[in-house]
Formats: sequence, structure tokens, C-alpha cells
Amino acid sequence: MSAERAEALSKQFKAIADPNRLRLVSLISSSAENEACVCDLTEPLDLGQPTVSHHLKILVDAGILHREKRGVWAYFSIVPGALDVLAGVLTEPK
Amino acid sequence: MSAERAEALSKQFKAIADPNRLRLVSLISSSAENEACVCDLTEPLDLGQPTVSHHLKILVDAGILHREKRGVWAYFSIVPGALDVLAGVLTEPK
DNA sequence: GAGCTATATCGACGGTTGTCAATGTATGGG
DNA sequence: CCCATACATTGACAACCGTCGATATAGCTC
Repeated sequence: MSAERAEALSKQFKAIADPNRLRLVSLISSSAENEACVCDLTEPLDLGQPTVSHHLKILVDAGILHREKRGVWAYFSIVPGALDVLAGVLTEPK
Repeated sequence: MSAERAEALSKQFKAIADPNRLRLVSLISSSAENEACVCDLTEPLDLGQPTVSHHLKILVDAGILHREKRGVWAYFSIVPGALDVLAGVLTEPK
């Protein structure tokens, strides 16, 4: 694996290598419409609103979450296939 | 996903969420006998020997690598199935 | 417009991380 | 025993990270 590819992949792995961000991804992907807004995510994680926004931004910047603003709310959803790419790296044939 | 499970999983994801450690795992799993010693890994990563030992220890502590000392050399190999567990979390993040 | 609400951003704080130089520990050869 | 080799450990350092409180921005309602 090249140093450049390792650097790029590590950015995405770092994004999900946090317990709260793992739970955010889990909460969003298991929600009704496969999306959630910040106000839905603050309470189950027991974190402040700025902290949740911060974590969501990291996941969006890493290309794992998609952010869509509708009215006052910001809805976050999993980018299709994003997690599959990372899973593929871990199951890669030697 | 419970906070406890997220915490445990994040420890393993943190272990591979580093470019040099990703390359270590890649180098080991693609080597001839699926194992490598520290002296084989120092040069391709362009890192000092203490730094490589440090990264390998993190991967061993996370349960991703197995360490076996034979004579003066320490051989590291991938723990069977360890990466598949992480890949499974990403493909079905309930 | 004023006021409220949802979200983002900023600044600061303690804690963690990656790296290196120096040193320690074990193993094998002579 | 002496010494070289392979690896681990320690201590230090700057950089980064997660969290919070305060504040800013944007959209809705009246």
C-alpha cells in the first residue's frame, strides 16, 4: 500500500475511530428514513449540541456522511458505499 | 449501538486509523509467510526502530496483530478474523 | 421588524498521539 | 566472559483531539 493511499484511508478511519462518532453512524443508519438531524442525536449521546455538530462535521469532511439542510434543520445521512470501501480495505485479499 | 460496544470498537479502529499502521498491516498480510519481523518493516516505512515497535505494540494490544518471539527476532502476524470483525461492523452498522 | 429555534463556529482547556534519542533487555556467536 | 544484534522501554516534545461555554448565523412565526 502506498503512503499516499494509506494517508487518505487513515483520514476516513480516524473519522469513525471515535466511540461517539461510531454511535452517530449507527444511529443514523438505523433510523427510520436513514437520516437524522442534530436535535435527534444530542440526547442519546448525552453530549452538547456544539460537540455533536463538531463530530458530524468530521464525518462529513471525511466523506462518510452527507449533509442536507431543509429549512432550519440539517439532515445527515450515510454516503452510499462509503463504509463499504473501508470494509473492503479490511477484507482485501492478501 | 451501546456506549460500551462503541468504546471497545473504537479502540480497534483507532489502532488502524494511522497511515503507518495501515501500511504495517498491509505489509505483514502481503508478505510471504504472512508474518514479518521489525527489521523487515523499518526500511519500507522510513521510520526509526523504536517508532515501528511502538506502532506494532498498539496493534498487538488492540488484538489485531499476534507477536511470536523466535530467537532474537519477533515475528508479527495478523490475528485470524480480527479485521473481518471490524469490516462486519461497517457493512451492517445496526 | 422582534423573537424564537436549530445549527454552526469560535476560543480555551486538559488529555492524547506520533516521533525521536537514549537507554534497557534479551539472545546468540566467538 | 565479551560483544554484536534485534527488539522493547523510557522520557521528552510538539501537534492534534474531544469537550465545553459563549457566540454567531440562518430560517421560521408572529
